[in-house]
Amino acid sequence: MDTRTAPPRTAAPEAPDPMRIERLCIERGLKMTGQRRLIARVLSEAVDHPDVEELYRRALALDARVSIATVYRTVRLLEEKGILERHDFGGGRARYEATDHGHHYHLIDVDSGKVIEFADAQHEALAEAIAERLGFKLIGHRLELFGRRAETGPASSARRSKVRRGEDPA
Amino acid sequence: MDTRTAPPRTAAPEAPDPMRIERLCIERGLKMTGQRRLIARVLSEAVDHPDVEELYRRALALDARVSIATVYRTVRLLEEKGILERHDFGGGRARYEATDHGHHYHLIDVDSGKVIEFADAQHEALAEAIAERLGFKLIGHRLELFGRRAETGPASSARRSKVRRGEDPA
DNA sequence: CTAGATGCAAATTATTTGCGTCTGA
DNA sequence: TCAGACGCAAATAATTTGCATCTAG
Repeated sequence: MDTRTAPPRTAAPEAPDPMRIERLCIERGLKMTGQRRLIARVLSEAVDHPDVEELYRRALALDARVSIATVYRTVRLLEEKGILERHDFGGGRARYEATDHGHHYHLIDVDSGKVIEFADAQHEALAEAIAERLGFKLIGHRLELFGRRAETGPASSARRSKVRRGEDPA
Repeated sequence: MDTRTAPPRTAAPEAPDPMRIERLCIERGLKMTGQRRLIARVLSEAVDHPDVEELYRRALALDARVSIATVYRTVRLLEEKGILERHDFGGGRARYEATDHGHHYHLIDVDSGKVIEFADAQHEALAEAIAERLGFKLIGHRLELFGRRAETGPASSARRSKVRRGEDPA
């Protein structure tokens, strides 16, 4: 419902230096305007997979001098530059994540809508092998698992709708 | 690629009985109107992954008494009923495929935009194992490979844009 | 006969863009 | 200085929906 702030809880997969993305932008020779710096910061601080609307909200909270059009433009630019990766976890809106923390995959908890990241060398190799078997050179690939917590109690079908709409309550 | 049925012909991945989908609809107790029958037939005959607009075009060619709104509604209904699977191969539009020919994955040729289907038991098992390792019961998963024909000549960047737009020249 | 299906056009949603103004390098 | 970035509002594009009218069962 409201994923604005990151909970001060444990698990945080990562939450490094708030200037990572800005640095990457500069490396690629991008003109750093106030709003780009702002959006870069929001992205650097994100530990989830926010959509544009959410990025806009977070940016606004820090500095009101941004428009959602700029967020769209920036996110698109950064994707072209390879700094961001766009995902479609269902729900119509594109969701973004910085590419600077390694290749990994996603497991979506169909009950809570949470997105869990994981890496798997074996899969990496298998994808490569399959592509070769089919006569192709692998350029990219994506793997998404949809699962339900094992052992745990009954599934809340109420939350199912959140997943449909693509929220990421993480 | 497809070992299920024994079609008399060679190449075509499959192009079975033009009433498969209609039969499935009836099985699930759907009211069979003229347009549903029509759309079901188009779907039964499709050997690719058409988007709504394309389905609409094919249906129109057979019988002009359909509206695109109905195609949208039908495709959505059949997806809910598990008869169709919706894919997002990039390009903004959703693309559909009947689910009645087994679980398989897709390799998208980034140059031609062609979608190649393949199955892989090893990967199937791996996905299962990964989910378990993370403490989940696997509900579903998807794997998409993006590749470029090996050995073959230089890539046509002109066709690249087709892929971006999600076409399936297959 | 009637619940549900359809067509049409208007409404939504997500995203892009034209254009005059502002600003970082 | 000035190419490129921004804000705003209007434009697209894909998909959904309200409503009056048909139609399968």
